[in-house]
Amino acid sequence: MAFADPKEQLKVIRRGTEAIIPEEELLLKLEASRANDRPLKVKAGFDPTSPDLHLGHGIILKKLRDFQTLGHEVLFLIGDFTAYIGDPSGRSETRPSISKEEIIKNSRTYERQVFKVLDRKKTQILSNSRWLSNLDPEEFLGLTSLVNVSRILDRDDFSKRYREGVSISLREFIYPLVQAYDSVQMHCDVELGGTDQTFNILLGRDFQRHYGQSPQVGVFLPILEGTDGVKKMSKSLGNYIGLDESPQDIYGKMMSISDDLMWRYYLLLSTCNEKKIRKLRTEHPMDAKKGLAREVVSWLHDTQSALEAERDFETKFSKRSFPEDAKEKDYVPGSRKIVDLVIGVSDSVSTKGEAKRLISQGGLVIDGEKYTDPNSEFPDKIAFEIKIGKKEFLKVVIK
RNA sequence: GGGGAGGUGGCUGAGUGGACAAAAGCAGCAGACUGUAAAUCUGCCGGCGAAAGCCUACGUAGGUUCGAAUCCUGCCCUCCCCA
Repeated sequence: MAFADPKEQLKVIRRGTEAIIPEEELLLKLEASRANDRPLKVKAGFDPTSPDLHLGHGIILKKLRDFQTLGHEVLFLIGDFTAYIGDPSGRSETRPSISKEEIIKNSRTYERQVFKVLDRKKTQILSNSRWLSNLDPEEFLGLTSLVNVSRILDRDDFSKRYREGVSISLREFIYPLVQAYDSVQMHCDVELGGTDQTFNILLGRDFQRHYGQSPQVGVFLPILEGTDGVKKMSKSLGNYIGLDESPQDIYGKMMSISDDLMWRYYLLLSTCNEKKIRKLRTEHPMDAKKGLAREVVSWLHDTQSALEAERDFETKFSKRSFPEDAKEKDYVPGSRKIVDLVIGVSDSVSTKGEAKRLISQGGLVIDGEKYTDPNSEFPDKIAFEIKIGKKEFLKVVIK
């Protein structure tokens, strides 16, 4: 296939990245790729430590997609072995360890999720356990002698933990070496990652050089803040929007971010250029936010779902009426008390105490009527509409 | 290997024999307000119970005591200093 002009390609790649190290080398690689009509091998690795990928990963996937559009090949690495070690990057404490079964389960969901963004034909999925679980101890020791402890300790995350007296396990020291070794095994030309991956990715360069390969170029993407607008998006902080979530959920979560954060998301997640964004800033913030929510949903699902999600959102929140397509739930009454009803039917409320609290504070509406006594009984009908808290709308059918 | 400090609810962190389901802050949830939010204000915030109360919980396993987050012992874990 014919590749575009390397300078043009570089322009596309540069959009939205935080840094390309070193950029001159990337240009050289792009030129060589075109001259030899050979696509670049672009690596990005994710450790399957949780079942869901989120928009933070989405930024990286999007950039991988850019590379594919330019004709290059993506090597998507599932870090099933490295997940076991636990990446210390940016962490203020050791990651909790994770079982083999979980890793396998998560890996499977990753494969499904990445193809929401990536082009199947130009993607190779690899697992690093393939070469790491059989790594010869002698070779491994060879790797360890390539890195100086002081250099690792210089890293911000480690030095901070060291200073603050938080434990650092030796296994965490090893992590960057293993990731760097992946690049050797994969013969990568480029590796993508968040800026917190700087050390690990650059170490890959050293390793490749040691093995007589041409060192990879690091392409670094910004770290996306979570929906709280402060901490980085992560599953464990609960401030994430999953790639696999329903259109309604994604739309709703996008709408729940603050106005300030919205502009950051516009920059990182939308295709709008700065000029367009400046124009949006003069409009009503809610409309701007709806536009963003629509774009993200269309990206992860499709335009049709985005419009439906929007309509749904408007009836729920703007018009505060009951959505037409609320989920139907069957309920087999154990008692006629509304507390039991709420627990039996709700996905978000799981204990009686929680249900009581919600009810007595006015968070329960059945058929348009507010119920504030947890011990009162629900209407003697075969079906009714029920609103639990702000977000849960259900059609309950009594069985 | 020696010496010292410490492990409290989702997190930070107070509590050194009964008043402790455990201060305070953060996070979370509900309500009010609004432009969906954010901010702000109000209430809640281990489980069960209508309530009285009961159960579970201060690393873990035992012990002392009428009574233990608090005292003692073993074990596990973390940090600091020395080697």
